[in-house]
Amino acid sequence: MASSGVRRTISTERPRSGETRQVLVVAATSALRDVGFAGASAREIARRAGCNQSQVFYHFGSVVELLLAALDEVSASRMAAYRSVLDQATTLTGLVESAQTILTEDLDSGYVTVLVEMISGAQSVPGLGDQVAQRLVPWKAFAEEAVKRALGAAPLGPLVPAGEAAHAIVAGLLGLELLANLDGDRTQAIALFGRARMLVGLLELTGALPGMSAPGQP
Amino acid sequence: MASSGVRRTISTERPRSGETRQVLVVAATSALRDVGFAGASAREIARRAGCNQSQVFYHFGSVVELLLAALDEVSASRMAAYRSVLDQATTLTGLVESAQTILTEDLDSGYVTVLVEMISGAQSVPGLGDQVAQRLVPWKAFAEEAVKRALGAAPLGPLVPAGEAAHAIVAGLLGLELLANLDGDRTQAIALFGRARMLVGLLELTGALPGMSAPGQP
DNA sequence: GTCTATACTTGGATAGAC
DNA sequence: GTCTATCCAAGTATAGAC
Repeated sequence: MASSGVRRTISTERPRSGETRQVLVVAATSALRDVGFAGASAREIARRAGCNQSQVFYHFGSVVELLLAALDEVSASRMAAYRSVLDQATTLTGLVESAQTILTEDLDSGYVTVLVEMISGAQSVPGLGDQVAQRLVPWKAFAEEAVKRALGAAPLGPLVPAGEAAHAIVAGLLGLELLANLDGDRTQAIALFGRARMLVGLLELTGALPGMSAPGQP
Repeated sequence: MASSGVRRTISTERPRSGETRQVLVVAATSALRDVGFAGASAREIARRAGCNQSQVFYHFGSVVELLLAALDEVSASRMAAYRSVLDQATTLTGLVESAQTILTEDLDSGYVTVLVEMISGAQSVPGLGDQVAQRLVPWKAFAEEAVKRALGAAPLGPLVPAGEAAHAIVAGLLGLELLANLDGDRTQAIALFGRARMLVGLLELTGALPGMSAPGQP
């Protein structure tokens, strides 16, 4: 051994290094989406991951820790997508269009559901609320930045503080997801995205909304 | 016996008729609010009600049925309050002011949390989603009526279909509650209510919003 | 790292005494 | 109607073999 010079074959050989861990995270995500927080047990998740229930505890210590890891991953992946959209947008209409696309994607994939279930489930587990709240901070900050850039030098910008608007936007999305999941019907949420797009276009025409400010300069 | 002529003393004497049932409903409400759907077990609820766990099944057949009964009661009581506000309002500003008061009340009492927990918890129990969705129908209808009366003959009314607006409002409130419960901080939600009130006042001044239409005539 | 087996806990639900 | 006792299912978590 050790002839090939590849480190991973030397001594700490890991048959499927980190693979199960990752599979469990994916399974946890799908469980949160399909059967909710109350249904996302170690056994349910392991079943979806195709491995034994004990792996949950070996890799994550507890079910809640695994669920938080799933939230982290979804959050990071989605944040990257949104960040990219925001940074590439040059016009407000363009931004809203891109946002609509990515938002619909979220709705279809159930990514926001993961967050919603963790928030509502946090009520049942002492201490979980803080953990989830921490992970929401970057999203609030992101929404605030987006609002600042979108409103930019808008004449009635001061009427709507970015912080408040960001809170409203996050709340609105969570609520839409909640309702969409309830009846498995996303058309109403999607219709609202379209409506927002239309209204923004209209406001832009009237001159109430100027162009966007550049990235990094809210 | 049967001398007094009062029916309830004849034969089917019920020591504390219907009392436990009602206490259980109240306990279920508080459990949903404090420990969420996942924590609202028969034992937890019975503990709060000060009775034995078996009473849940005697009176309601199952935990879920009890939770639905709690949702029904909260829903009916709150609907009456909102209905009264809407019917008594004559000006839009007055309506928004009253709505702010009652909404803050909901936030403080955690009534909306009951709904939020039932919606998110519905993911875990097959068939529960439909039950909860049914109970949401009157609220959507109510919100739609409110929007119609508020926008009334507004010049830009056609730009915002009442159905869509109602959906957005319900979603927004649910989302605000979700966030408020997470960090136990209702100030941001309350600030938004104040902001809405200010904006409506402003729009009324500019003439973009006319007076309200009368009750029953959206 | 992964599995089996197992200990322990909690929860849903029912039977039967009062 | 209410309680005690009890059964059974499901869940968390750990120990130990491979």
